[in-house]
Amino acid sequence: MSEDRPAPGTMRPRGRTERVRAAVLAATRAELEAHGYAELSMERVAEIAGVAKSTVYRRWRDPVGLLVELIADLSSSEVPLLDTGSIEVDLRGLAVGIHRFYSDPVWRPAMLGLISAAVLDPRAAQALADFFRTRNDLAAESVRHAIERGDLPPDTDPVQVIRSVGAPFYYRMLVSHEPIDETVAEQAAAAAIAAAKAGAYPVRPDQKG
Amino acid sequence: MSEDRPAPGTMRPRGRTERVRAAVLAATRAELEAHGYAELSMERVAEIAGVAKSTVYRRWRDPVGLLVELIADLSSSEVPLLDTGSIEVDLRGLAVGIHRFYSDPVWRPAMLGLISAAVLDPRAAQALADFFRTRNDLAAESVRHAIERGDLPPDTDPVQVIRSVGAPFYYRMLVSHEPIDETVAEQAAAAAIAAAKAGAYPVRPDQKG
DNA sequence: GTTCAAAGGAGACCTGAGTAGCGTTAGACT
DNA sequence: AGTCTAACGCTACTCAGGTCTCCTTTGAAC
Repeated sequence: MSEDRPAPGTMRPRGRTERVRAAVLAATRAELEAHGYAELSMERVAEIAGVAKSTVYRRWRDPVGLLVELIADLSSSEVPLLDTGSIEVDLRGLAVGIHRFYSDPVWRPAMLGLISAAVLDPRAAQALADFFRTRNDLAAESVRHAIERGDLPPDTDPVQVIRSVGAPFYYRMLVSHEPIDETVAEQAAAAAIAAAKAGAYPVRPDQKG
Repeated sequence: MSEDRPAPGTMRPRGRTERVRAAVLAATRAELEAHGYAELSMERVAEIAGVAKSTVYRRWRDPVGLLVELIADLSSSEVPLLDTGSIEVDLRGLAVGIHRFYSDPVWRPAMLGLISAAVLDPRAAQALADFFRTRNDLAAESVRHAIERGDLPPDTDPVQVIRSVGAPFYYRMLVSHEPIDETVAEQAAAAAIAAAKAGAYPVRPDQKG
């Protein structure tokens, strides 16, 4: 029950430990790219990384642990954020960026695998919650500017607008299993803007103040 | 490789076979309600249903097979569809219905489990695709009527409007893991209507004619 | 009511992901 | 340079999920 962390100041984040980490995460990416999340086995990752499987189990516990660290590493970078002065351009760019992200042979299985696992695994759910809170807050910046410019109603919830750009992609990928193309991205951005301009994303009372 | 189906006209969908089916599906529902999808084991379902585990494995293969049949049975009923003459009322009702559906202690784990599994399992993906194609087409009827009444632009894609009502729920449940309440339902409906009225859901060129 | 095989029951068996225990290596600190 | 121990490597072992086999029951057809 107690903290099983070693005595403070005695961790070893460098040298071999770091090399192992890098090798394992690289192997994870390689496996995701080659065979997808379905065949992401701890044993195989260990083999490709050239480390003992007990090491992989100790540090990452299961494939979800690998995905969590992979996504945490991602955090920023990837899916670039725009802030051009035109909310239309910014959101369309965001939508296209999401589409590109999910066309990537590593990130697609990584993220979908994490989402799938998160239905049952609280660690995965937490990793996703953290990731999207951070991401969406960053992306919301251009919406805030649009509000300041008067391009969107003053009471608009910026994060809500961002969410509504992403939602259609996940609906199609995860739920209805319908194909995605650039047109979906265009419509996602267009719908978000139209709804936002109509004042459909007001800041909720409990979020105010 | 050949069809392993028995000689046609010699199946036995009644009597014991049907009793076993009913018992297993009932046990599945009971287990989902009691322990969620995480602990939906074939062995336990067999035990509760009072049948041999080999039987459950033979007919349903794995927990996904159980969910697929459960959802296929659902098909209609549940989540009632409105067609009141007011698109606002209809879509708000739909959103509230979705919220209710995912508050149900059986349907929530069943559907989320199926969605989770569908990331890797083609059977689950197919079951979801079928389910939502059917459902969304039925739900789109009230949108078609709204278009006929002139309440929405004539070029609106009805199914697209329906999708956009559901999408926010799945985004929050699966992706960002943010809570859902009645306000989310209200906003989902309001945003869909606003975007639709603004003409943001046009029928796509490749769908026409 | 007899025949026949589809479907179910029972239990032994298999299998590989995950664990446990212990020896070895090599950063961190002095 | 020497000490200490976190972290890694190795391998035997466990065990629950899933399979296989053979026997029994029972619905369907005549």
